[in-house]
Amino acid sequence: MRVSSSLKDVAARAGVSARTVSNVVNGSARVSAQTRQKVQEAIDELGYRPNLAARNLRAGRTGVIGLAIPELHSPYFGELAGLLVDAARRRSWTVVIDQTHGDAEAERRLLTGDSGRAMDGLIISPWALEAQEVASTARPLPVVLLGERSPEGLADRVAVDNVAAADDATTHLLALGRRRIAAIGLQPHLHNGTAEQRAEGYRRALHRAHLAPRPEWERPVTALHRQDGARAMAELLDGGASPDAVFAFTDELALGALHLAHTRGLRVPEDLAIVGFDDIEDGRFSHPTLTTVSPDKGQIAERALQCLADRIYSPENEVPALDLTIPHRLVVRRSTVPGAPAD
Amino acid sequence: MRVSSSLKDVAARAGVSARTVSNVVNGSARVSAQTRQKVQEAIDELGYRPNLAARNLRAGRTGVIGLAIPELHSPYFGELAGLLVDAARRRSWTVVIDQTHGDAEAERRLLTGDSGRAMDGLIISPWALEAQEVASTARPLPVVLLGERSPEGLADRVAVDNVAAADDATTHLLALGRRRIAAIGLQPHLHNGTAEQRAEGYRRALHRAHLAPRPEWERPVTALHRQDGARAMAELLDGGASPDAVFAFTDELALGALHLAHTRGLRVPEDLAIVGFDDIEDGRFSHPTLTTVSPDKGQIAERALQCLADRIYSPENEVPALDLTIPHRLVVRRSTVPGAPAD
DNA sequence: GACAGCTATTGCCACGTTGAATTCAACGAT
DNA sequence: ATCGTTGAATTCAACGTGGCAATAGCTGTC
Repeated sequence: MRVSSSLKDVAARAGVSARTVSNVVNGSARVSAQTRQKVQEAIDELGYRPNLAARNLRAGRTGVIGLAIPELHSPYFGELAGLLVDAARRRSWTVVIDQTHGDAEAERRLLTGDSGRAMDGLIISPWALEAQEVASTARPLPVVLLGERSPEGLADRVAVDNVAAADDATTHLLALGRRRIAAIGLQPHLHNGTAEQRAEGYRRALHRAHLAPRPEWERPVTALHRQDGARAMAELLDGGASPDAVFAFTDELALGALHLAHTRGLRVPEDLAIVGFDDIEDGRFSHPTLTTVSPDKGQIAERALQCLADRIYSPENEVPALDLTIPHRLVVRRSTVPGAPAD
Repeated sequence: MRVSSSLKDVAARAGVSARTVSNVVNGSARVSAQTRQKVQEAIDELGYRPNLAARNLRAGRTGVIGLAIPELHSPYFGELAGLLVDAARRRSWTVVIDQTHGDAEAERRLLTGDSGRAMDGLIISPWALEAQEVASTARPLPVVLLGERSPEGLADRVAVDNVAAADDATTHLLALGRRRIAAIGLQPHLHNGTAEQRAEGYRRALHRAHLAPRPEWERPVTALHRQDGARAMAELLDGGASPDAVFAFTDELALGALHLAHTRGLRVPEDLAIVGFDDIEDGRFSHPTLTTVSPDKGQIAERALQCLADRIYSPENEVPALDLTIPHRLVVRRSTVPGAPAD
């Protein structure tokens, strides 16, 4: 197990100054081919690696960005985190991941930069914090919000148009002739913008079809896992409602609802059509496969990092906060249309 | 956006030396109550946060550990990563995540510590590297291996007993009266210890039941996603084999196989029983629910971190490499037993 | 042959922190 | 009064790097 070697060690070996070694490593100044080769050999022989802590201390940058999401084990955030980690690597950043578990205090702590300048920027998907609070928090570092709306334009934000997407999903069910369409996934106890927007899109589509929203068909959930979807579906059925379709605000909720439909002997989609949201991989292999709203996750990752890069590398041009809308499309599978392509 | 304040700034404000402020922050020496309070006030007023880069440079520790896994978006690794991140936080560590995508070069780069002492230790789940190479790589930092066996005991390793677990799964199928049991998930092109061990357990159980292994029933895969399981299942059926059960080496493969069984009109478990491995959440909500080998993931995370902590904080006691076996259990659901509890 | 105009290289310092050694004051015991 | 002891706070130096300014060497020009 080698101990560290420093610029000074390499310099001594190559017979040059430490500064010249630094120049070779960074390409930051002209170095003759001869010297460069000499230094390179010394570097290889000693197995020298730059000490990042020292570099960061000197340069004031860490090369690390934070990613704060509710839960890594949910498929949507897992997929997104994977894309973000890869996109960050392409930009020579490393990513430290924090899980907030939907805890407001954890989100607040991250936003206020409690972490001691250990990161150059933060990508956060707030869940418990209200948009208002996110906006009003004094932040010591560039922040990009995923999903949640920043009301006063105080932070960059990257998200799909939740209202339009939910409208599309509901409209798809209406076009199939369904009229008793329930929604699963409201979160009235959190002032969660995402859930509110999807509910709004759902109601908008109903309204356009001259259908009155029915409060007993708008089912709240406490969390967004499959079991919450199953529970909401059970409540819906046990409450005497007999919907012919369900729009679940996430695929996980949809898969939970689908599971419960199976246990109750309902045929999907004949008795009950189901649409989800997120296009997680499970939905492509469930039985039946799941119709869903597919956000372009690759683009979410890419744009979020681009925003962060701009703020970090060019803090001087104080661009007003961006609100980037990412495209989405409805992927029709067999949970709504029996003959849909197998995908 | 606040700019940084340093120990020196706090010291000036409190009328003490920088060293005393450091002592207050770290509790590392006796400080009178009066001074402590004065300093604390100055810290609060200035919003001082220790600069981690400087602290790390000085102390030689970063408070960061690396987690290298093939893919974050696979449910198994997503769940495991989530547990590890939380377990690390409990120990005041942060986790940087790297995805290797099963690339040998990426794994090698991480093991050789290319990252410039940016981390104090590494937890890696090698996929492409042979155990032999992992063992022989000179490592500048403590490493814990997940899953893969370290042949010469050159690195700590945390894993379930793959042979026994695969034996359990196969034995379960045998006990149900199945005799034509296929296996999906071999990876002959990688010298992947995990797959080899699960194959070994599968064959061992067959042998004990006096059944000869049939090479055409041992299906290789190139990757471990649902689509690979589906493809392997299709090949199996198209090849004329008519198995009455399948043991898939991961739940994702099992769910892919299940999906394909549905598209071919096979009834599960009546026509085909399926067992997976990993106990990912999807399997609790699939149709039918999935019988699987459930490793204790929480314990994997906890023990891996404990190993790492021991190596990092007590490098002096050169304990020989540990090989920790994590308990597993077979969770029987409806993909093998129709009447299994709904879970 | 002096001098400008280059290029290649160097020394010095500061980034913010902490380990080691040191100073200073107060106190009790001799 | 002196000395040793203890507790509290300070000074000094160093971790490894990169920005800045300075220097050394070298070529070409008048």
